[in-house]
Amino acid sequence: MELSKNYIPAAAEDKWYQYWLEKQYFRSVPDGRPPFTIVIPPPNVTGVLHMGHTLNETVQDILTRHARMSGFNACWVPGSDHASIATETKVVNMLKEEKGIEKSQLTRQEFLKYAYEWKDKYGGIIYHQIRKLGCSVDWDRVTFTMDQHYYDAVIRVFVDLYGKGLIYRGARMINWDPKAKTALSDEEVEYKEINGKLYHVKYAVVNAAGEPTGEFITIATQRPETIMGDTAICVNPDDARYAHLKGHFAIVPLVNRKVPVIFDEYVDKEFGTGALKVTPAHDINDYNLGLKHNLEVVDTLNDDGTLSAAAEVFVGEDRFRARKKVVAALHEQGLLVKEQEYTTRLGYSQRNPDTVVEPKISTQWFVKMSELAKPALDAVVNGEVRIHPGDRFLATYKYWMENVKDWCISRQLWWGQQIPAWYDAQGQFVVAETLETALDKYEAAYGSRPATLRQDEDCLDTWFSSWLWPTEVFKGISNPGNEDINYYYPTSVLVTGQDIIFFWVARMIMAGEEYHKEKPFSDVYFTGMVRDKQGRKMSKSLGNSPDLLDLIDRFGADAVRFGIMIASPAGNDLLFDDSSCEQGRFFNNKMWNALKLVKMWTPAENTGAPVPEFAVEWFGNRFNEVHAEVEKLFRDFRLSEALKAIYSLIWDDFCSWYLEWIKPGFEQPIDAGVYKKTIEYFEQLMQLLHPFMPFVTEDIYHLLADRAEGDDLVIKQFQAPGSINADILAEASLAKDTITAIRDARNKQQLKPKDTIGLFVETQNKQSFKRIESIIAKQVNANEFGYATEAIAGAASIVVGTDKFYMVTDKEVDPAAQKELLLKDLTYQQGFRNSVEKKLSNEKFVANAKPEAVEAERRKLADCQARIQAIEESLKLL
RNA sequence: GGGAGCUUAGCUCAGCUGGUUCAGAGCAUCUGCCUUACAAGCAGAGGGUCGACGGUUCGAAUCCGCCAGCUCCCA
Repeated sequence: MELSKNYIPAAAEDKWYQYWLEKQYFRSVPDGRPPFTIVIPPPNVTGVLHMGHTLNETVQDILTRHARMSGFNACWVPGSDHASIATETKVVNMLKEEKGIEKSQLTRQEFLKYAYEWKDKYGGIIYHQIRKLGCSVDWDRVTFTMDQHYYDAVIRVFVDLYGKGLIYRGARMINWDPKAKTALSDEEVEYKEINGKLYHVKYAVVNAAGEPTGEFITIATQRPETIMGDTAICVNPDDARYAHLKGHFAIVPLVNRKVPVIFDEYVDKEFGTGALKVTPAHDINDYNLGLKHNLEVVDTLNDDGTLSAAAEVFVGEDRFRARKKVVAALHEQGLLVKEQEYTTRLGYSQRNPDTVVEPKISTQWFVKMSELAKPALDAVVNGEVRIHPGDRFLATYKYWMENVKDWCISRQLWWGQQIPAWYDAQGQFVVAETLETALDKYEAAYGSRPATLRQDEDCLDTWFSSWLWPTEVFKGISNPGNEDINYYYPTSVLVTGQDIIFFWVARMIMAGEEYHKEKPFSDVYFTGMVRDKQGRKMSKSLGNSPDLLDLIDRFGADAVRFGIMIASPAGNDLLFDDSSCEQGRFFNNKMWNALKLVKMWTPAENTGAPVPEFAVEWFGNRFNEVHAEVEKLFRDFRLSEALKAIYSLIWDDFCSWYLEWIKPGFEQPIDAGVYKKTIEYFEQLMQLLHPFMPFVTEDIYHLLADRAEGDDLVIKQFQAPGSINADILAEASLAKDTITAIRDARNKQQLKPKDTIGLFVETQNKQSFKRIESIIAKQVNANEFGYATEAIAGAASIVVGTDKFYMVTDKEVDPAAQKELLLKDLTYQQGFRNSVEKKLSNEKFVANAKPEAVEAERRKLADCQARIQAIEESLKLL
């Protein structure tokens, strides 16, 4: 069979993925083997996969394939997330731009129809990408967070937690997105530093009777447009400047409201003027002050961020326009003392990044977190759930868990699970899964059965559904105790970005502990953030994230996987550059060419040539050594290092050394035994690499030999790493060092590759060369390899270790080049000897260091002295 | 303001429990090769006082402290 010049990824990839699917290799059903389970962190259906997903999914596939090949029943569950607010925003925009439809024109049902169309389209794109990347997911288990069973599970959990008193409804200060017109949780607010202004405004002071004292009190505020909501002025009780104002009041400008001057240690005397205007409706700290001092709450903002009737002035104006107008009005009335540049942090909506979040008092649904947090904190602290890398994230996790605040889970959106609370006309409500049960509950609670009840209009936060992901993909909530959940739960590893440690990881652990009394996964592997070449975060707005399908077109899926894995140690950010994919493509070609070489050989029983037994024995040992190393790296989740080790094993050890050592002469047959072992090694290498680069390895595996039905790399089970003979490895190192040194000498003597040499070694240790002499001779193009007992006149001399080599050539030896080499080495060795001698002459070292360390130093010194002697002798000859 | 992490070759990064597998890999650079698997390749070479300063130790890129710069998280 004729093999193409280079490896062609596209054909192989489609072919093998289709083949794996037909054979149902990714299908998992419970059996007697131990399970290895990964649930995909569901990408949301708002768009396509970016490089961050690519990294995540590559890591998951590597772990899954490795487990599948190591005796586990590997199950990787794919899926996607409805992403309530993000998707709804996209759909609303799409409707407006493409169809000219406003959301307000649609009924809930009509809107959901469009949303599902959107979901099908983008969900489909994501699944296509996962497939192209080669992910070995069980396609029969695809789950969406709005599937019927999933929807039911979310509702069931809501009802259950409400019943346990862990969910409550109440008016609290929440984060409000005035663009999406919905509440957000604390985690959905992103803070940015901006340059703002601090406005100093003076309020007239009046006494209890309302008579002006003629005095003014000046406050500093960033938000003058909230002045109309002020219900107090607060100063520090220890502040001498204001002590005399006890029992006094201030007049709020523009609305002329009389508000008390209150005293609280919360106020920082040093900040601004030391006097604070208190607006309980629009600032969380002011809200708390208001609660403490029983202040009135005047909410001056509408849901869309315009001023409400309660503001009295500038009603209906947008909050930022209103700010300008308020400032102008204050200025006009002579109440604006000064404006000051000021840097501050403002909260923005994560999903509407241009929208400043408004702190607002609102009646919403909350999850009480402290009780849920406790077992979830313990699970990580006591090591039940292990976080990789190390425990870098442990402190962050602990801090959040120990200071966790109640979770606002209601959203004023339609795309999501509708809150199962049912209201009567008076606003009395019950929580129940269906209207029918709600009516029963209502009757039991209030004594009468109304004709109907109105369901809460709002839906639940996406994360309130995704926290059930590890269990509900196996129907652990909707059908508890089923065979799947019993077998697959808890899952093995969760691979995700560190940015959602609170959104998701922490809450999944809470849900797992609450509903299974058990962790949802044993290990969490945090990948870093993917950045571009300049170190910028990849984002849609910057447009600096490459298109995955385009990358796969250009380089092939294996090369993309290689490129993203080769430089991404766990938890560290990686700067992604196309060139690393290129390196992956070169690697494909390297293996492909090795295949071509091997396939062109003809095995024969008696070739007449010497059999390279040493090479065969060495590579077996070298393979075992790396195999064991790779297994250890897998256990430690150090995947990029494992890939590097395999890369080097294949490229350097196998291609550059081993294949050259056993390569028969041009058009000569190869020894049948060596050929057989070589095919075997090649197979083992492909197997070791397969989790990282599944397509090319499967392809080569099938081209190496005819395979029986079912003999496929994707399910080929790893053997335990074999034993290692250190002597063989050491001899091979000696061979490599010698070859490199002689080649260097050949270069320095300007010998052409075709020029042959005679090589003679003067050594105390003839025995160690016996098995490698033919390899050395072949690799340095020596037609003679012999042993010498003294210097050979006219030969170039090279010192390797403590042995002296004499290179005999037809060309005249250039003594200058040789001398330079030797002198350089001599200088280094002398420096080295000095440092070792210094160490050994230090009595404290000899007395305190471990005996092995001292012994090692002595050996170093002896080796070094022998080498110096050899070099000096060689120099003398010149 | 609090906390975490990072700083090693021109670039991107490895270096786990302190002692020649400790100064490494890939890319880039330089030299020589179109050697019948591979020029997308082969054979070699050069290049770093491991951010600064202290400390612990017989011994520090590695442990501790402090400082500087960068990044992230939290307020």
